[in-house]
Amino acid sequence: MSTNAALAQIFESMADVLELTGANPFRVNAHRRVARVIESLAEDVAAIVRRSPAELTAFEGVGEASAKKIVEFVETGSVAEHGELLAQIPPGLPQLLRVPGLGPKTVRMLWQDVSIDSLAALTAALEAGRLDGLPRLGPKTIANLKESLAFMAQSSERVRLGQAIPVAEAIVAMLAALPGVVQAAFAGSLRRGRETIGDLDVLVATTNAAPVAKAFETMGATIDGSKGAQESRGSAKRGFRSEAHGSPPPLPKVTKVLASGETKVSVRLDNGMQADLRIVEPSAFGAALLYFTGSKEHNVRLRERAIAQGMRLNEYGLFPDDGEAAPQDRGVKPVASKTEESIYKKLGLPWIPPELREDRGECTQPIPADLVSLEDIRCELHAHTNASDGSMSLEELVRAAKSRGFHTIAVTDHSRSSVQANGLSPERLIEHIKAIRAVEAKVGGIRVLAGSEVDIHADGSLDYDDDLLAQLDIVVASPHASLRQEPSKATERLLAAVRHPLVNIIGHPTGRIINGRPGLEPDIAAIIAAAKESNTALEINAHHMRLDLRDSHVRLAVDAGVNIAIDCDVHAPDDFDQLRYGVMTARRGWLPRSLCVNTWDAEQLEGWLRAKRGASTVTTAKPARRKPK
DNA sequence: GCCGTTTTCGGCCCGACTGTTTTCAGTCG
Repeated sequence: MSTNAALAQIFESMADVLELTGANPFRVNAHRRVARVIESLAEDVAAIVRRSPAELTAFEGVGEASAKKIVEFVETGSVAEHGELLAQIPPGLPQLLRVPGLGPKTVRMLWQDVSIDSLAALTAALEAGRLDGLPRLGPKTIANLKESLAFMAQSSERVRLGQAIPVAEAIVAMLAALPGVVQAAFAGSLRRGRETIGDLDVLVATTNAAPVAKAFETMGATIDGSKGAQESRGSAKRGFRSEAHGSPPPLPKVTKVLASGETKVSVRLDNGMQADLRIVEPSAFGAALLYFTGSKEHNVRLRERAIAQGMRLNEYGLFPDDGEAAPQDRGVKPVASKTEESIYKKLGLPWIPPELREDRGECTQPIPADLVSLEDIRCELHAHTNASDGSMSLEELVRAAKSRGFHTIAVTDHSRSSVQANGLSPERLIEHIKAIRAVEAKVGGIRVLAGSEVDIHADGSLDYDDDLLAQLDIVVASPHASLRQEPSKATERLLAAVRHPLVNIIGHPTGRIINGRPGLEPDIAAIIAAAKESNTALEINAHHMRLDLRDSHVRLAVDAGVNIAIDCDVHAPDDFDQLRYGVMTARRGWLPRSLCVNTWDAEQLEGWLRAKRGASTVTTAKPARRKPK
């Protein structure tokens, strides 16, 4: 685990103990906030401490006391106060806070009054009926707790972005098709493009809430016939560049209604996710969308800003602050509420793209005016054919790329060491290059770059000789094996590849699989510095299982002015649709169009590729290229 | 514990829903 992750966990743990021992809730929150700050740091916190410990308190939410603990951790590997806190409670107690429906007050009561100090003890006590009759633990709460424990036992981790968005879109489409629905959208971390999602947040604007709530509770099963649900499914999945590939996911089924009020419904779905619906008046849609998109920290920033300007912000709008609560219930007219833009404007801010709303400076620093967007992407530089482990023939791949409107597609099949992926021997690669030239001429209207996704060996060497690499138009170098290397070795390995004169892009630099494997943990700052120096691009692999580079690393690379490639690592036709996840990750890293090589026109792209290889041994004559259309 | 365009002390975002209790505490987002 990285230093940042370990330290963030310690602050979270301290917050848990403080909460369970009844400390000042603001002190508890202060610890949680420091944990979040550390977790979202792009740079290794140890590096900051080594450079200048005083920098720590420059981060909002980190004060003198926390800075001291951070330094202590970097120097000694632990925080003494953490140990002292842990000694005050049974080790199993914090786990109880993770049980849905159990909060600090109840856990504390269970611990002190009936000696329940672990999940196992809670389970046993529930089964034995020992909790019956305790204050505020009526039969319904008892039943809910049993259900929560059962759910915890079989539920898994957070859901990946690419799994959640199609489901959310199906639900939104179903709701949007209901009569009287003015607007429907998903919000929350899904809209912010986080790599994993805790639950789905859906928002609907209507003046007739009851049927919407009902439809949500049943996922459209009660809609007249199945008209609404069926019709909506056709438009549920919006394919990239207006082409829907594959079939849209069916609507999930509801396994339990967790809460059902006039404006709020929560359900558990058969895919294990929880989905929350909020229903608002059309006039408050913007305020509600802003509120439910979050993040929580971003919202707090906005509210503080509102207060400083004599206003009050809630999910119903931005109101003049008259000192009384709930202005919306007293007929107070909002200053702004209908759109997000209007609210930001009244707060003196530009509209902030959802991906940036993480309290990482978006309210105080200038946002890139040319933040990269899906429409900006004009080429794909990492794609496989059935020559290695792709499903498409060379021609099918090129035609698929052309149909997406790309000016260039790079064919980058695996190199020889990726035996499991049918990597190409040098001889096969030479034949492949010829085939690529032939298909480019045959299909026409799109540039086809002859490339390779070359394995970076554990020692940093590449899988083909330089003479062969020099015959290619583009080289993507990626780590595939030895992904549990020591960080120092991983750093050396990647640095060697970054600095190699024939490498244009480092593919999925860490090799991580979200919810699968952690991948390499190199000194990312060193990689970024070398990439800048060598004019090598770092990839955001857009596949939702990878998203590698991750958002925080992208931000660091952007700050250093490093070029970024957003690529789908295409193996099958549908993989082009992964692009949106890569773009969301890029936006979370504040990537401007100018630093994204996929947004460049063909001339600029090829100029960059040539510049990188100009000093190399490239001597092979290449067939003349058409000008881009 | 953190923070300051009235503040180095005294605040710290705001509301919905549930279950229990009978006016509200606790949890959640």
